[in-house]
Amino acid sequence: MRVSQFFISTLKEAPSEAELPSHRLMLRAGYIKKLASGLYTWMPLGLRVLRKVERVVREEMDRSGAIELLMPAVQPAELWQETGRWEVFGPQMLKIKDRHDNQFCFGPTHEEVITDIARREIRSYRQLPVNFYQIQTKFRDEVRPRFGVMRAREFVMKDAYSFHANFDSLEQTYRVMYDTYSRIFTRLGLQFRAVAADTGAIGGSGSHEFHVLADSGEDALAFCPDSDYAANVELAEAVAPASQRAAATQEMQKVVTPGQKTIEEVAAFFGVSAQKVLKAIAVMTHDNEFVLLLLRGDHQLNEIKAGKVLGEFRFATDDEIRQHVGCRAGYIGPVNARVRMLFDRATATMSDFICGANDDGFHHSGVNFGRDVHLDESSVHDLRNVVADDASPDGKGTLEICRGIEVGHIFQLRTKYSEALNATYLDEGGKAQVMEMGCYGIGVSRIVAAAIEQNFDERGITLPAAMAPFQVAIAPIGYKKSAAVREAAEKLYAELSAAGIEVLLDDRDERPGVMFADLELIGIPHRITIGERSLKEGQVEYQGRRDAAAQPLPLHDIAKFVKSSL
RNA sequence: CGGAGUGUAGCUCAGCCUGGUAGAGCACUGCGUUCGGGACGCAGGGGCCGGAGGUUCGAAUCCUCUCACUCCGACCA
Repeated sequence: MRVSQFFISTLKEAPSEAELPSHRLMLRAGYIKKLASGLYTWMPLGLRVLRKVERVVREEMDRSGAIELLMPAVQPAELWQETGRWEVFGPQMLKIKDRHDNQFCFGPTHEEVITDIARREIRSYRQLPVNFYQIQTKFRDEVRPRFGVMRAREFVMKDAYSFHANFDSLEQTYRVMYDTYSRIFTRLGLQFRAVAADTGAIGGSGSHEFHVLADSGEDALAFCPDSDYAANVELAEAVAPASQRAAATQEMQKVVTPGQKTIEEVAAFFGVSAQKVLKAIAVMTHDNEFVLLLLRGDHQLNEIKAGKVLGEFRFATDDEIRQHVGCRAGYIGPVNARVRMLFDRATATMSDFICGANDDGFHHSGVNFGRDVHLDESSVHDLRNVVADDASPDGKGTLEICRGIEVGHIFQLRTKYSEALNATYLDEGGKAQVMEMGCYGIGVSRIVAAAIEQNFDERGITLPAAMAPFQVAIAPIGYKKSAAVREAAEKLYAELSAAGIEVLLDDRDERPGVMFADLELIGIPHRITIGERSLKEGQVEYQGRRDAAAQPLPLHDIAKFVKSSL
């Protein structure tokens, strides 16, 4: 491709809305242009990268035995009403009406449609198992689209759905998909980690997420370096402390603590660490019951874990807090609180601790379970996020925490959708059985952003070869002025192109600084610079995108050199 | 949906406080000089100052209402 016949639109300064390196660079490099919130055009350069990702995904899915099809983006409401998800999915689903006033949605996912296919097409156990997949545009009306295509409303997803005669078969395909995903992310040259995950709204049992590791990732991951344990922090179990509770050594005292509301303030006021302070979080359940959640001061509430104990809940308002415990947030505590209380496991070993006194401007110190606060075994639960150095749930060492961007998610759906939609097959005995299902998603467009998040430097994008928009760039200096340069560049361009290499010839006749800056920004892995000076000595320059400097190479060797380094 | 903030040229921003009718840098067009790391000079093109209403002789600027976007908290690939 010649730059003069392509379309490159780079920016020196990134639009101000972009915060993340990947978002800034994708805008600066002209990979994407924003149309509206969460809606992006993939410009020619970015589209090439997106297609590269799609190709790897498609090849590996095909290799795994999955079969590609393509379902409509627009889906009728009736199907969603059958599974009950028309209401459940909520405002995240973009609902639309056609000219006959019939309800449709722009598909946020395709379990309903594929299960409808399965129930119509699959009749016999002989047709199972089968794994269908598609690469397609989804729309989810995110509350807060962010970070460019990382969390866009419209995005490209690879979604696969497998159908099985029994659970063993599902587990087998699940493992195949696990391996397939690992191969996809390896081929794309990404650092990633598979972690056990919560199944969330899609439902089902077993589930793993695949995360590209990046400090800017929105998910925290817990993993054990000494074993293969890895889980999303949402799910990772905080095991009960091994140590016993120490005996009380202090009397409980009510202390005036004016203005000390946060854990940090209270700990500093008493001159102790946050570990000696009990944190109380007031919530309301779906049945309007006021509940206190008690955690050690240095720990964070895990809302998913709390939800598993309480069901749906929300944080209590200031009025509700005052009504139930008679004080304002910041001074809540368990002493004499006549409300339901749930204690995190880690609190059970606390002694001589500090907590709110349910009286504005007062805390208790020297508080102890048993004597001052009743602690019932049944009210102790795992309620917190694990932190670094917590014991690994598998008992093999301690956890570390890293951050990741979720780019893939695999689920064992079991019969949630097949049952709702009555997707059955006839078994060997001629009896109708409900199909087992699995589903497997990859955020294709998100991968591009995630990959850049992992591969950039101060000059721009440094994507791995598997994803780069072009493999090689030729930068002729004085393209118009020097016939020798032009001829050498054209010859090399023809030769590399003929070898099937994706070459970008910068024939704009720009100054070298402009060419170098653009080619580096857009992330071409290999650059060959041809200038009159070195050409006289039969030499050109080669520089890998991650190399610190260029190296001279003989012109007659360069094509061979490039081919071998690809 | 709460909280914070921003809307002025394609991009980054100044001007607003203290009203007088629109600016800079980058980008773009033409000409010339340059030519190995985002050149320079000259000449240009481009703006219902997010929208509506109000105050005023006069509004980018003050007031009200709206819309959009961004950032921080609960969802997800």
